Amino acid sequence: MGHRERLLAGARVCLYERGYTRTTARDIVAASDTNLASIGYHFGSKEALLTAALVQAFEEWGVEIDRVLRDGTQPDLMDRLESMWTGLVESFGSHRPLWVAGIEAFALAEHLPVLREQLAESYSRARPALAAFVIQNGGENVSEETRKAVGSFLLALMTGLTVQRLLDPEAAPSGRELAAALRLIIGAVAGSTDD
Amino acid sequence: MGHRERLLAGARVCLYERGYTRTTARDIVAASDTNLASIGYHFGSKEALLTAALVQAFEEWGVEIDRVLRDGTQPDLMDRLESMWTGLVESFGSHRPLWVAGIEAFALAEHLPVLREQLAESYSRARPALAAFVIQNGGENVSEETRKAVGSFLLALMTGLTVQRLLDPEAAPSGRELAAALRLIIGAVAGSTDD
DNA sequence: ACCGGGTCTATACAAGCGTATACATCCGGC
DNA sequence: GCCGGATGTATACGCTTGTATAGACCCGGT
Repeated sequence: MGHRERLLAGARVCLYERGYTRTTARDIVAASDTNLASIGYHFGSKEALLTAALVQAFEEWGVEIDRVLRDGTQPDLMDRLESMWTGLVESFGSHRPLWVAGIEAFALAEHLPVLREQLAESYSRARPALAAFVIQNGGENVSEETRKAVGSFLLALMTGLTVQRLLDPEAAPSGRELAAALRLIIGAVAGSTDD
Repeated sequence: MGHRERLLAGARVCLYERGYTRTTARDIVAASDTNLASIGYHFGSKEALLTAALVQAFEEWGVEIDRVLRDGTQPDLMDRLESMWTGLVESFGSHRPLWVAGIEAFALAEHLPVLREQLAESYSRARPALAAFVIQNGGENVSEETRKAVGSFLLALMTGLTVQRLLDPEAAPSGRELAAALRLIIGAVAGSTDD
């Protein structure tokens, strides 16, 4: 394995352990068993290396999400949603650094246009995938816009769930609780329009 | 106005313009028309000053959210939700730096326990407020747990919406679209359980 | 055998960082 | 009028940072 790969791997380790902004060039060197100069040689700058590593991490994050989504095969939509949310919570437990890195990436995006485009594109791909989760079949008459909106809705829920898990795992909702909340909201909407 | 206040104000400006991690002690001094030494004198360290400023910013963020929530007075729940989401989108447009700082705070929380507690507490206060938005009256028989879950649900939606706005304002959903998505999901749940 | 491009590495450098020091200034109490 | 604590400030220190440099090494082609 050349130093290029070793650097990328080391950078990802640092990303998970220390976060983007806290990692120094020397941290990466220590984690990858290489040397300072190889960063410049292979990537031009520490920033470029770290961004490449973050993009890699984000792709891995996408794979993880796909994995979670594939588990939801229940015929009943409500059950499917609940198991998806539960799956997310479990994934967050077992792959915490990955999710944390994802959140840090959101903040970094504001000042790193390259990264922002990457993330925006990932989100654009995620929306239809999530929408399909709800509109499984028989939804041919659903407009493209509504489809996108459903994807956005579930995506937002997912991101927000992640943040709550990050800040306070005790207070953050479980998949079951989110499902209960949705059920209550559905009931409340029905009740409200009836009155 | 003493230098203590000037430093806090300057630090907040930097927080909005440059972000937490990119701001240097000298940036704050330049933005507050003070001097390097005053940071140490009044706050002990740059980190302490910046954290204090971030906490202040987050409180302001809470005030902004309250403002948005107070606007939703429609009797119909669906209308109320839609206007709330539209309000959030508008607020994000006019107070973007504030929201961006909020997101950066999430990422920072992972490595700054003090900040994390602060944010976790803000979230804990936000949940009942948001839940009350849905369960306006007649919800006396709703369990405390479900109430919290509804708050978590709406909070997650809000956070996720913010992130999408940050990454890609074009692709991010509008309040109207979110409402449409919820309507579709409600319909789909009904259809699914019927089949 | 040797050339040459690709790769690796020890080291030096300048810039920027946060903070401590030592001194100036202010201002109310006496 | 002056003392003393609180506040403000110029400056320098030690350190860490990212990157550039200059040369060593490896290895297939000729």
